Amino acid sequence: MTAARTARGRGAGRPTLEEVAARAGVGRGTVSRVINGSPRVSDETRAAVEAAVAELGYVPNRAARALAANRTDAIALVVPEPEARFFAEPYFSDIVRGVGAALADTEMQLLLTLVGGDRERRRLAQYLASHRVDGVLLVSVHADDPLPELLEQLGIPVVISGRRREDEPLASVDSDNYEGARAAVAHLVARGRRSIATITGPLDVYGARRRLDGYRAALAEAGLEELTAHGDFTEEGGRRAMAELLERAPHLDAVFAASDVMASGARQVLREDGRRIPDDTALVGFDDSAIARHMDPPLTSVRQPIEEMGRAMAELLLAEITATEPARPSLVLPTELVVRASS
Amino acid sequence: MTAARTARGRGAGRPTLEEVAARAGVGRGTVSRVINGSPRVSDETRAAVEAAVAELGYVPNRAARALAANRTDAIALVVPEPEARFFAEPYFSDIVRGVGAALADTEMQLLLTLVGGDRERRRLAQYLASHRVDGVLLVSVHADDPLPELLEQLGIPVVISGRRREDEPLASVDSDNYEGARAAVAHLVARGRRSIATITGPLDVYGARRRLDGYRAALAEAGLEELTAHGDFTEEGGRRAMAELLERAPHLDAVFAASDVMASGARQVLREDGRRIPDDTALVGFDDSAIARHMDPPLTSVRQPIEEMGRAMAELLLAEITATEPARPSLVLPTELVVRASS
DNA sequence: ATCACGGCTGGGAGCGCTCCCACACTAGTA
DNA sequence: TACTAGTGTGGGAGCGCTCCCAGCCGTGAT
Repeated sequence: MTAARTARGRGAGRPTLEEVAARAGVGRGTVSRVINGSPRVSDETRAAVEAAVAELGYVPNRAARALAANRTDAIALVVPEPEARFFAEPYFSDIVRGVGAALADTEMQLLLTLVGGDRERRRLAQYLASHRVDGVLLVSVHADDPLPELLEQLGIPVVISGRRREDEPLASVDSDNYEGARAAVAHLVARGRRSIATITGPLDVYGARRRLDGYRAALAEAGLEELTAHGDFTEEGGRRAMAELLERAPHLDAVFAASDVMASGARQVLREDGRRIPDDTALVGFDDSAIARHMDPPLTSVRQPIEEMGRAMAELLLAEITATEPARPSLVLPTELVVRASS
Repeated sequence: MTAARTARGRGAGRPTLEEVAARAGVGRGTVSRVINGSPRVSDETRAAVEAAVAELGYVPNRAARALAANRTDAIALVVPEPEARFFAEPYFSDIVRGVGAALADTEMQLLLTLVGGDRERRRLAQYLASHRVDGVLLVSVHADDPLPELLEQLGIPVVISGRRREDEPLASVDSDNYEGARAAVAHLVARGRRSIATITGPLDVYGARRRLDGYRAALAEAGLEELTAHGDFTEEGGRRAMAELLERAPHLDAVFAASDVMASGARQVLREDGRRIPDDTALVGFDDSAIARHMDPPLTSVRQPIEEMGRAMAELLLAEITATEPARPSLVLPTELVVRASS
């Protein structure tokens, strides 16, 4: 009468290592070796254990393993809440999908950690340390964020999305904002546009600055003059910047907005001004979001390989976790110009 | 020389219960009682323990707790991968945000589980059982999905998003698809439209059927005749259905699409046919997604309180986990008509 | 003064693993 | 023949908690 095993309740009736060992007629250590793929087991023993595992439907208890081995086989994806709202679409779900794909063939599980206000942010490092996750994926990190360095000091492997500056010291995955912007503007040049303006993102964000650099490089190549207005990645910001540009340079014949959302704002102002897109003014965005695809006319935009970035982040993190020597590579993934009717 | 404590490495140097007990001059059991908020501790002892906890920066080790208490303080959010791609926007991130908000003041942590193909889906129940999560949140469950019942049998609390049928046996959170559709069509009637068509979703999805029911109810109230074409929640499906409707009933003056994406497809066909929106044909969607906000003209749409649904799901699950008696309530949250220029 | 009965408390046992040491046993070397 | 080295294996110890039982003390009833 194994009452404890047959009783109702969570985890009830699940076989343990010990039971597998008894069934296979071997010791606990041997089963553990088989489960963990140690080579120091004879083929017959291995087969016997594997049969017992299959018969009993044994699955290791993660908590016990975590406690004994001092590793959790879990990584945390930390998403700062206020920013999440911004690029929730499609950024977030794509990152998650990429991370999930990279983890699919792994024992690693994904912990989602939404960080709200400053108070929670301050507790976060301790929180992560207590949960003893094996590594942390950090998205949307600000240039002055102390969190990455804090985690470093705690000895927790970290990978961040988007570099914070040129010489990012931490492992990071970024998209080629510079080249994406350059290609977009070169495309406008190739279409015969000669007065090409840009609406920038907030320039304290490294990626936004790189997009501006790319814009400038393309103009320099073509020997054209730059025309810049500052936005903040919001639709209203795009509207304001576009209005300012029309005031300053009514002759402009193309606009490169550093985000689709800003492009959408710009489009409204262009329409209100009676300008046809692309006939009078060509428009190009950045992100290749749902907005771009459904805009009227559909918006030419720079696609970032977000899902691949998520995948790469996870792979980098897994490498960092298993590695003895920290490597901290900075990966930059190529962007792709998706040409649609707006240019 | 507590070498083990001061050594580098994950989890190194973190104080244990025992150390807190020693510092506070009490026993292990007492510290555990304080940590877990047991009332059977005197005020002085409690204060002493809390001081020791603060001084040492003690945080309980989750793995040890999970092993000893046979609960993980974690719930899993299970997202079927193929479907995820569909309603990734904005559904997924909003659900996550809501769930995160509900869990913020809790010790519960959120495990994200992406399920890919059928093979992985089959392993999922065992997987979840082995991870010994305290509960499972299931989004996008098909009517014939065996997973919910499987989890039930394993004694794992489950909450699903969206009922699979009228008398959903499991705990569920749904939005009021019927009333949302009814309100949208009533709005068109109030605007003086008399020939109102609908583009339905796939009718094996309960929510899509309810939207059709709501459409019919509103028409019946107004004494109007129905005009139905079937879609599949895709843009192309919306286009096809719209073309079919124009063929069958060129005189129609309004269309209620059961999703924004289908409305976007319909809009293209209406434009190609030379019809102005809303002058000739009013258009209403469902979901209030980014597409609706950025459509030209902006699309009137039915907003589902997705974030609140996520929050409600988490709260229901927490209740189910702590409850002794299973309750399995079906919660239906109200929708809201967001009127924009398209109607 | 004696007993019963609560409120607090300490600490043993044990959760299911991994780690590692010790021990067989085999085969090769002197 | 003895000794070494290598392979495979069993099982003790211990990870850091929770659970629970026994024991302490003080109080009020007998």
